[in-house]
Amino acid sequence: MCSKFEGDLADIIRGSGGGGSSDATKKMMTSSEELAVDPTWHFSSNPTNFSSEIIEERLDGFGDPFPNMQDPLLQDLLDTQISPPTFFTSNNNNSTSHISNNTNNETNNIFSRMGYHQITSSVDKLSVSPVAVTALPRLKPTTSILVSPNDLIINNNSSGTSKSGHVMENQVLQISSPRNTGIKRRKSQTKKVVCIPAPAPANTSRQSGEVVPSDLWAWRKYGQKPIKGSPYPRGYYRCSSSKGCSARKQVERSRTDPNMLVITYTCEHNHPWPTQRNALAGSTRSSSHTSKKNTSSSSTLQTSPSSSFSHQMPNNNNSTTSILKEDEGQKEGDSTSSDYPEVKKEKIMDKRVEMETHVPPFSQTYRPTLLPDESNYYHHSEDFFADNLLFDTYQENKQNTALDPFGLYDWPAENNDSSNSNTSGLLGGQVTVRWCTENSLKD
DNA sequence: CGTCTTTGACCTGCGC
DNA sequence: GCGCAGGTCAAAGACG
Repeated sequence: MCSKFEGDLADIIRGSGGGGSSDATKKMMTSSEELAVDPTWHFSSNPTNFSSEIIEERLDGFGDPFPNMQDPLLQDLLDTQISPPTFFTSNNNNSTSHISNNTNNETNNIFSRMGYHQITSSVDKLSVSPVAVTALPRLKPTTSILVSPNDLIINNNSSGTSKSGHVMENQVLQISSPRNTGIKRRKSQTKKVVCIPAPAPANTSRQSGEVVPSDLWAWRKYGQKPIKGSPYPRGYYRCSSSKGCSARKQVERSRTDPNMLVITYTCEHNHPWPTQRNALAGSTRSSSHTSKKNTSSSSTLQTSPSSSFSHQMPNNNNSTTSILKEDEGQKEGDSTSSDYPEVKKEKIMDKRVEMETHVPPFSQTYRPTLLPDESNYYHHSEDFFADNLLFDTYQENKQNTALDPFGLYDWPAENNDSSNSNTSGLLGGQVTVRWCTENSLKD
């Protein structure tokens, strides 16, 4: 099973980083300062073009676990003349196609919108920037593969080993180390790479803070490192929902598009949904903490992922549906959620309450910015194509059909209910969600 | 008290 | 084997 997933975008990134100019390296520190995020950060209205070239490698029976599932959001996109992304579909035989020529595919699948990539490091550093990936000799089609979120997260149907199999996959792939018990890095590390709109870099004096979009898990930051070739540091988070959980994620900004955040997930959660308490742990604090720290020299606007969750929750009823769907769809990497239906319910209720009562402090400022400039959007798309960036892009939510860009990527939702598309209305505004491979962010 | 972020130091993978 | 770069640890400080 894991053989299918093999590919190493992380290494690509790493390699591409090496290709960074000295300028980039020089900028590292100064740019980190510039990275400080304005509290009124907003999603970029400039979509990234996702290229299907890398990820869209066809794999039989792979990538579209629910081919018949209608993706309401995509349907909306279709309705509004927006080509759905085929980036994550398994129906596209044209590996180089972009959204513009993918409308013929049955891609109305929720997963087609998700930038899940399970990466198993198997390729060494590729000194290639995403720009050149198409011509990358070493980048075999099989090394960068789109992984269906379903395969990745909900892989519990195909065989009796599915459930454990997934966990086992990670276990096998992990290289234990005396120091880092069980969680090891680089090669042989299964990863899921998600690219999402990121808070726009602010030109403040803050150093390296990132407003990390949250998912429903509680993450705790345990490290941050400047990455060579990238002006932006990489933040390291681990799941704080459960002490034994080895789930981790790395968050960093795209080198090419600061408006994009690359989130790399490694390992899977080995526990049910985090409790409300855990999920929100430090969340309120993060906000205040952040604002406070902004005054200090070393401050960064570091909103905890978990805290962001509540911030992202749309203040409408649809959001509830959205989350519920996410929850339903979220099979959780270890499938434990299915083992804890009661817990799950509680979480759902908690989230409902949370969403219905929580007014995002920055939603007001943030919503307007969610409205993508159409012309700008396409312009950027062209730019990306021109730059050979290998990403398909799509504009999501022409009519309040934004999905929860942060929750979905972590647990593929079986969002086949068209009524849910509005959930996505997330913030009631238009959201451009961009999923891309990790290497897109490393130029 | 528990949890968080920050950050320098340390460890380790990997290329040369 | 060496050195670089990435990943993690853990202490310190802060917050609720």
